[in-house]
Amino acid sequence: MPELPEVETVRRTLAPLVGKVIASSWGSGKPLHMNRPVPYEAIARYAVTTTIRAIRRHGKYLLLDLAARRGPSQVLLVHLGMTGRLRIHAVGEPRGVHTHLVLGLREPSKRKIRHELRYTDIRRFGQLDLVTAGAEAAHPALRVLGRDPLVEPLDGSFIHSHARQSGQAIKSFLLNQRIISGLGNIYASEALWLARIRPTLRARKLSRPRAALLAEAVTQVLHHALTHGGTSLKDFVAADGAQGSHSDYLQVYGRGGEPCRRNTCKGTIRRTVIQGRATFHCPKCQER
DNA sequence: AGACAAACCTGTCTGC
DNA sequence: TGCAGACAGGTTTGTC
Repeated sequence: MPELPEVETVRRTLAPLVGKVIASSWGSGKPLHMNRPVPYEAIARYAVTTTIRAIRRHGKYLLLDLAARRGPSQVLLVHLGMTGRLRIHAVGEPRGVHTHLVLGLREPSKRKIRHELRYTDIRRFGQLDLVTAGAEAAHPALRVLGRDPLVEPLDGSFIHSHARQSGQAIKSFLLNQRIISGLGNIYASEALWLARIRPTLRARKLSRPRAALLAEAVTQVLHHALTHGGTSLKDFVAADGAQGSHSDYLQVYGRGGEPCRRNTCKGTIRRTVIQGRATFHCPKCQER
């Protein structure tokens, strides 16, 4: 579900949790991503009594920095997969069936737990892990991540130098988290439409000027989505429960059979499949 | 190397 | 109404 703008929206709405103390932990015991076990017990053991110091993001991963009173600090790693949600609830709000982690939160100066941070995930494609602080960059999931466009802006030469080494379709190239981290299936189609590039174009055929256009388009699409709080097609909500409004602004994604929105272009948006993922483009203005 | 399918799951929608 | 099948924002794994 969530791509960079959605995950960043969650991160921003989680900001009020910085400074709170984790006072309790409950886990569902169920495996998540790839049916792999989640260290629920370690989270309960190490995260309880820690203070949330910061909430960071790299690509589609969220990192909660947890400072322990004594002993090493920890980092809670969260990936939302397709249907993962991280939300702040008042204690006592009914807990949904697909809840997998509940962290009770209190003010540092008080004893009573008033809020809970809950992770729910219907399809269980998300990830939860606990890493010793300082070692998170070596975590298998984070180690391989490429450039985060919000942390380090993209430019034409970055795209061009990587694209020339890839024989993949440009859309598959954009989805490769090892190159650019955070771009997903919606915004890959959107960025290619904005840059007028056909999704099946071989990455290595991308000229330098068009690489610059693409870098610009990716940046613009991500920032634009972020200003709308992300795209809610179905499941996505921010940590405060708010839905993103960016689905109203999508130019191609999910618009198969509908007219192209580019001025003067009378094309019809086509839905195709590339590497098993739905892909949308306008055959008329994204030719070449 | 890269394309594809399947795998991990549940829910929703479509068509018969 | 019921049921089968397709499809869904992600990532990994195996096969051709």
